[in-house]
Amino acid sequence: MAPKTQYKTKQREELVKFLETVPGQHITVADVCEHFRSKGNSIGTTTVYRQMEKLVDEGVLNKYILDAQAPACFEYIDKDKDCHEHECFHCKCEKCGKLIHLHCEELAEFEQHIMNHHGFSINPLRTVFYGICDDCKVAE
Amino acid sequence: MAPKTQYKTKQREELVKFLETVPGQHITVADVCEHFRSKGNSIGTTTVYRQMEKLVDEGVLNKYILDAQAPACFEYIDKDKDCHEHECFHCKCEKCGKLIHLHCEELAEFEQHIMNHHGFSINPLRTVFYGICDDCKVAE
DNA sequence: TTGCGTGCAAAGGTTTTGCATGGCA
DNA sequence: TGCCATGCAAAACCTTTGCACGCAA
Repeated sequence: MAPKTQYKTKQREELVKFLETVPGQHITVADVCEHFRSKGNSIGTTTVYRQMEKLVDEGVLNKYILDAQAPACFEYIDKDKDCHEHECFHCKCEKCGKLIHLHCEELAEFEQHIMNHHGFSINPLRTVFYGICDDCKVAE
Repeated sequence: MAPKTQYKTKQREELVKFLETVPGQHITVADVCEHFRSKGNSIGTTTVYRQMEKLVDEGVLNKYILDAQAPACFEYIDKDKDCHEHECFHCKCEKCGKLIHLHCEELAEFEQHIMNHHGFSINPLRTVFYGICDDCKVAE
């Protein structure tokens, strides 16, 4: 059961502060732990898992599952820069890791269609379209 | 190292025969094992993992990795069906975890739009739409 | 006979959970 | 004071690997 209020703890503050310094980069839980350990300012692994999960729910982070047996990747989304308007979908290139932001009419229509015909309301914060970008396609 | 020749074993035959009876459905390794166990005709879990992986390489199965700690989903591709696009998209409910798979015209159009106007070819195997399903929405 | 396939047991690694302690409001 | 958060240890989980044996070609 999700708690009603979110406490502002030292660990959470430190974690968010660090994540803000690496927008658009892939970060694993192990990376985060290592970062704080090397600074002599350790945060428990469990805490990192739990806070990162919350941040995903809040739309602050995206979570990428790239492979079954590999650690999950998280990515900080800088909303002030990119997507402060309203709804913004993201495309993530599986090759080069580039993140593309989409703002367009058709996306809103698509979202409506899924809503009306399939009874499902998409969460743009969490949803990421994986695939291959033009640059990488050409490079092949 | 991949072997040069593919042997036709009893286990592989049984496995493929079963998969052919559930085209377009989501099947996990555990599902497969349970099926054969209930028939008193067990196949080793390791063998199922290894054969399924081969079938993915051969293009007989699709493999979907939906969540970090959840088992991978496999899906038999019915080549006899005339739909040229075998792969389907998925919606995953963030509340109840239900998985919906979508086969529909609008999705193909949407995919085309992303391709033509945004230069990005989506990989349906890895892409999951997160959101809230009707049942959970009503329950709120 | 050669080499691939099988399946048990064990390992591997990530993520989750139990529980007592500590901190925020 | 009442929750919520933390973090250690341990569990849970899916998946892979080692190895001896069996079976297809």
